[in-house]
Amino acid sequence: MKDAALKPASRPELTFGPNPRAGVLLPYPLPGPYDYKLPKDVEVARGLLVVAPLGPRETLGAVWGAAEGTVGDNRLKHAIPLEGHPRLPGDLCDFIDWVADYTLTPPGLVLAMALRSRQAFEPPQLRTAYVLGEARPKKITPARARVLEIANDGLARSVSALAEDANVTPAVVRGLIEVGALVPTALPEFAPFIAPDPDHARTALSLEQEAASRSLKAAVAARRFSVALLDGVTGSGKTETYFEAVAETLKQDKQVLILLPEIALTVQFLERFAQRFGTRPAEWHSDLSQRERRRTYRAAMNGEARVIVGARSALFLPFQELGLIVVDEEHEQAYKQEDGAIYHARDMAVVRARIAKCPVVLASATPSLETFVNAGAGRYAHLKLPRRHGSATLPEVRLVNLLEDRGETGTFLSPPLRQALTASLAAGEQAMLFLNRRGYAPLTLCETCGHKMTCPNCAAWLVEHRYRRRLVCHHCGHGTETPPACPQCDTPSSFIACGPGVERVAEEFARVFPEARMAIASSDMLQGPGETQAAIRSMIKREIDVLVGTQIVAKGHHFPQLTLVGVIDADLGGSDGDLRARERTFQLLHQVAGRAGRADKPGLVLIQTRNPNDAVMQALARGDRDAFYAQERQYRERSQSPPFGRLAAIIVSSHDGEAAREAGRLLAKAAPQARGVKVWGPTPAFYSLLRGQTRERLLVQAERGVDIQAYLRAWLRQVKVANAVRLTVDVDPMSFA
DNA sequence: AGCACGCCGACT
DNA sequence: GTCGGCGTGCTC
Repeated sequence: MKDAALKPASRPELTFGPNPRAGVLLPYPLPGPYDYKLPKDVEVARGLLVVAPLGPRETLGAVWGAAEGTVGDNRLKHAIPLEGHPRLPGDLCDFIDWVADYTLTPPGLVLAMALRSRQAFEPPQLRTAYVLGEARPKKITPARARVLEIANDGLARSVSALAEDANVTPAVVRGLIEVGALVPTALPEFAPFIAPDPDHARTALSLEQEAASRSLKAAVAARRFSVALLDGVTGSGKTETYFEAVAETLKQDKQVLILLPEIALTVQFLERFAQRFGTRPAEWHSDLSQRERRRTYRAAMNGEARVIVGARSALFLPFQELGLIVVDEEHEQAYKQEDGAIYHARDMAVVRARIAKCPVVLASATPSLETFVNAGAGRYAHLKLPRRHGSATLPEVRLVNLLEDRGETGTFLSPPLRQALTASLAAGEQAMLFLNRRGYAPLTLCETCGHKMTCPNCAAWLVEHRYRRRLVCHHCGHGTETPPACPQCDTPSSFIACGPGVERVAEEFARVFPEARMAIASSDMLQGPGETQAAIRSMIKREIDVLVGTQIVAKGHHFPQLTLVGVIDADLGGSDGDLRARERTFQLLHQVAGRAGRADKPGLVLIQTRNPNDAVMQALARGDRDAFYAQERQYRERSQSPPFGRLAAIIVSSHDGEAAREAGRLLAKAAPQARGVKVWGPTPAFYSLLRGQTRERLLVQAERGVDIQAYLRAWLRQVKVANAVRLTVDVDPMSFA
């Protein structure tokens, strides 16, 4: 991301006076705010929430700036301020503008992300609860006595709660209400969030953790924008360290936002947080019910939620007084996605912090190259936790050269890996086999005619899932039963499976080690987070000896008895010209390797590869992380790749293939000449056919100082593509393809 | 995003 | 002769 200074606010001052009017931003992909009249007696200010008529309907919007004045006065409609809600905070409004500008997204769509809980703006539903009244019933039955005794503590309870607590039917409670022994009182809609206690259970920190946490606390106390990279090896206690910064922020009476890359990680995290701070934080992610969203949204807005843990969209919550942002696992690619706008949550977190004038902490064991370079250049503080906590040491990593050391065809456990597994099982220890590919085999082809089974909607192979007896497309979800005969040459039962998936590795393992207890962990074998947790628990309880899994087992789990990790195919990420393939491979394998030998037992990691001399493999084998970064940095610098150059992709997609290609050609022809800017393409996108959409892609490569957004805007302004064609701009794409 | 307006095929 | 397909365009 370009580290550009904030643009000065170009919006004119709001007008006040006898006939107030204002530009109101509406949560739709409109080109900008629309002008509305406002009632005379309200204080018109940026962020003021209003209900505005738009065509035939009413919509929630926010005052954004002064009226533009281009639409005739007589055509302006009236917007009505929304009662009972504070304005959207100014820093959130500025953030919305910034994101819209940076990602070339209509500002209204970004506002829509910030108004994601529409229910949050409906009037609060007060619950009726009951407390003891003055009157006493004439007749006291045992049931009535129990209810009155429960109510005697003065706490307000609902009818059902009283009935349940006193173990009586609601009718008894109703009777008491009727005679006035219980009187109604209004209860807030939600139980309030309990404020986390910064001193609840302070943990003992190592010297390094202590030093890093001191630095983070100082950053919080400074109440200014700053960025720190908290760079700690797996198991070094990054979380405990940044928890100290969270505690300091609580003492400063400011709110904290902690971003996690995926929802699956929140359950464990909430528990950990509760242990340290005595209560769970507020949550925000897509799996919440509408009611929970409403609760968290309102609590962010009124300041009741002091700490919110959430997915990337939590960046758009209306924090009243943000004092710290933590981006955990900052290198995770899951932070870059489309929802509303295509944005990278880590980069936008830095922007959010800069606008809110607060510090941001980026935590990772394998930082993204961008962050690493920023830290190296002194733009970010670089806080290092180089050692594992306690006595645990880093595992030994050995490479297995598959070109020399491989078993018979169609097997995927090399002789050295089999030996290591035998030894591990004999010693009564646990092992993990890792392969980042779901299913049985990634390719199914006909032995007779060579026909490959591909997805009808996507340009991708169908992956065999033998357990489910289906051929599945991993891109669009299309699935069919494996046909009895080849669809091309009609030969029956002529299919052969090519390459391994976790199911196939598990099958081979079970064949070789029939006595071992084994489980498979991949997202399609485990139904939801519950089963995943169960698999992990049975691993911890040593009910299984070997876990065969995809990357869902790679993340953040402590397996104290795990001493051997086998990586089945380290070359999967491939060095296929993709900008971040090496980085991704390194990060993933580093993370997987980190699973081994966490307690006092030394770990061993065997990495099977066909490229043992590759820099990524060498860096892993030597445990020399910085060698990898140095090499990767050089490579990026030479190729003018991020962060030493800027990239943007334009994706042209359409159900009409020819229309997409035509639009691509049209765009390429219209690309303006500019110094320091190169335009490549159009080429078919990596998955050129996705969900029935033909996708063409153009890539803009610019020197670091170029305002790539301005370039894109100038370019796209003059191109009119066919209506059936959708243009998507991806600023800072994660890959070339 | 909604929703209306508008211009070409199968029905009472 | 109408009902309705969803392509195109507007909403302050």
